[in-house]
Amino acid sequence: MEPISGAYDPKTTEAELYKKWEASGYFNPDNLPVSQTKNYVVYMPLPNVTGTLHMGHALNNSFQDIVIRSHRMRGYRTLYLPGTDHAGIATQFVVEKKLKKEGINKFDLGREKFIGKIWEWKNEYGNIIYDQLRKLGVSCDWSRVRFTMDENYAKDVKKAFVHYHDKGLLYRGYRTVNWCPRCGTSLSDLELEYKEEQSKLYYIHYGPFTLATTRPETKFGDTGLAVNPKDGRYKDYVGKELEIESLSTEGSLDVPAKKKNKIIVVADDAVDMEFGTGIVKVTPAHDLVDFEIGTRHNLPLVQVIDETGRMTERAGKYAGMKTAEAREKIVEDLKATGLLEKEEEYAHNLAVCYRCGHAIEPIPSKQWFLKMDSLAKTALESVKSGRVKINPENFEKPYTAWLENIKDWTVSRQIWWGHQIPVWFCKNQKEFEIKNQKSNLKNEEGYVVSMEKPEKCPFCKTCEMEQSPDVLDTWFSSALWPFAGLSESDLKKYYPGTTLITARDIINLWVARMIYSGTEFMGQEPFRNVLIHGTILTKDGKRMSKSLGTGIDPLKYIEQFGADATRFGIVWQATGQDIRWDETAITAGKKFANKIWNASRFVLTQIGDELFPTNIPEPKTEADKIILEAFTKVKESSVRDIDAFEFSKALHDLYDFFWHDFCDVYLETAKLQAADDATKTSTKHMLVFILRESLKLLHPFVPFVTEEIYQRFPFPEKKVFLMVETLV
RNA sequence: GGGCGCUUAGCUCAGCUGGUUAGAGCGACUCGUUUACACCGAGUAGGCCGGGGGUUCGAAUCCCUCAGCGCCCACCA
Repeated sequence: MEPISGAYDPKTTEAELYKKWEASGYFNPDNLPVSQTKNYVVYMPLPNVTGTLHMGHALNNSFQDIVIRSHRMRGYRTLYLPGTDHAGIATQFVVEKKLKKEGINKFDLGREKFIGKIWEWKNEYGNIIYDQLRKLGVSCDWSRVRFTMDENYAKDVKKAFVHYHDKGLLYRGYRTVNWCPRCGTSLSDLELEYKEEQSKLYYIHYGPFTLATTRPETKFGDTGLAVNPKDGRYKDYVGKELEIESLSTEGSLDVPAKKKNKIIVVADDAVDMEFGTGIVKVTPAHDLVDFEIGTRHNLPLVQVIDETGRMTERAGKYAGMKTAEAREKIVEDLKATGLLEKEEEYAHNLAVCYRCGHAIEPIPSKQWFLKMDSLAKTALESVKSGRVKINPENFEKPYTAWLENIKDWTVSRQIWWGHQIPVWFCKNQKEFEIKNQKSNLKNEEGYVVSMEKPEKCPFCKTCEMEQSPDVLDTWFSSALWPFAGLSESDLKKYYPGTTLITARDIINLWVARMIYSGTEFMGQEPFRNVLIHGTILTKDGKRMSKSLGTGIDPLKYIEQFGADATRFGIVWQATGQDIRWDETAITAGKKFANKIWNASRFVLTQIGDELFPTNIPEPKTEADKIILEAFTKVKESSVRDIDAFEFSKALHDLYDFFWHDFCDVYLETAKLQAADDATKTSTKHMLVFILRESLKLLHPFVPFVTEEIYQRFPFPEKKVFLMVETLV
């Protein structure tokens, strides 16, 4: 090792080393010279191809690489499975936005060409992501990299759909669903976000009652009134059909008018007696709760808002208005006709699309739903039984809470980018006319659920059947990630996995769904441990996100300080709580890499070409004894901490040992001991031993600098890479 | 409305199955260029551990309460 330069320069080492590692084939567990019995498998939480990786991904992948590298060095057959997610709505949205800037509208392009554009995007960003991961130094098996829309993966997705359908868990229904008018698609409950909104609570005269609503524009879709069954105030009205005076949809917009309607009063537990006047209008078509009330009491479904968020013909003279506009006009007219009693300021949470932020409009729509009862039970049992451990345990709560109150999952989406559902329609069968909200359509619509397009249409016997244009919720396919697209032999060898490391925001969206999917299709849970780590926030405690402009590309740090320093800085801070990002930790990492480099230069210069056995040296002096004891202690604790997912603690202890015990104290003493013939050889032996073993312990955290030094290390029986050395 | 978490040095955080002078990184200050490293070494300063109450021989650590901050879930229209 040339003693010339003082400072360690990651630029001259990292890229080269990564190439060598990759070329060695050791990222692929099939090539590891290890026992065939002990597996350690990590399925990478697949980054979305919506853009590039940020610090959160860097944290996530640093953690995963630590457990992988640590176990690889402990003789496990380690697989770190990489990939990316097509991320349906999210990716479609960003590409739409990009095209819009170029003046292109997706409808002008048409479905096929638009999807082509998304593929171009995917290829570009997918590659950037893989490059970022390589630069970070993560040791995943690139020979097995998958994308959720790969051919084999897509096949497994279809298979799952057909399986659920054949099992009776997947059904088509006409129901009120969450709808994003901007994206033009249905959304699941988990794809909503809530934004606090200052709005008004309107008290409207409704026959003999006054009731409170925030959405007067939906009133033309009201098909009932509901009260709590225990509410004595309205007892006598329950079950009665009343004639009430309300706003007319007829005539001119300039002349507000009233007309008489008939409406039924029902009693339902969902009604809160304390809120407003304790009586509520039921609009089954435009409110999810109302839909349920409507279903329970057989109330008709009247749609007054369409897929674009505008009032339908049923709203008469208000038709064509956007809901916000209609609300304003209707409130005005209610006032004019004396139907509005009062309005109050009211803060409430507005549901918005988690991708584009547009307000959600519940509307009735024909969709595919997955029955969740039995699957949720499966996922609950996996955790309750301890077969899957969630760490920290606190996160079991949101997991079980969600599963215990689950509703059926709307899995179909009306976008273009995604897995088109394997449903085939007869072209000649007239679509069944929906008369009400009843969801048991049977198969009067003329469709077939099957992997392949049926050769002959079973309905008309003549047509070329047409595939449904709907695609699947992107989470339907990512739920299959631990096994979809893997070869038979890989499934045998690498399923189930060991540890899943992820952030808390997708515990239900993804983790729960992987657990029941794995159990459903593979017969056992996809992993034993789930580690939920903190989120990286900005220095002032805000969420790091690209859309807020607060995100940071880890490459910025890697280029400036090196991957080791970046990983160090992240892990150093990632103690379990959310992290208010502090760049100085990376400075510390850079200094530490340099410290390791220089201490190694010193040791290697000391020993020259001399070879020392790899065994534990006999301590000859007090200093020898102290350093050996300290080493043994940190070796045990750091491995234990890694297994307990206490990466930051392990790193702090290793840092402390290496810098202070080894460098500050022992190295200085060793200089004296090496000058004394009586202890010269034993001291060098000790130096080499402690250094080499420390490099092994440090390698999972700072893989590059440790490997670079190891490559220059003279000792017998050396392996080709530190990466596959044995951490005994 | 429910759940979870946080409040410790100037900054970012450890410590919290209770026990000698409360730690780290970064920053500040003082010395130091003896042949690994100035991306260094030896030191120093800086904290009534958010407020109040309680349990205990003893609490940053356990309990209660108040205040502030953050996140998640939820069918108060």
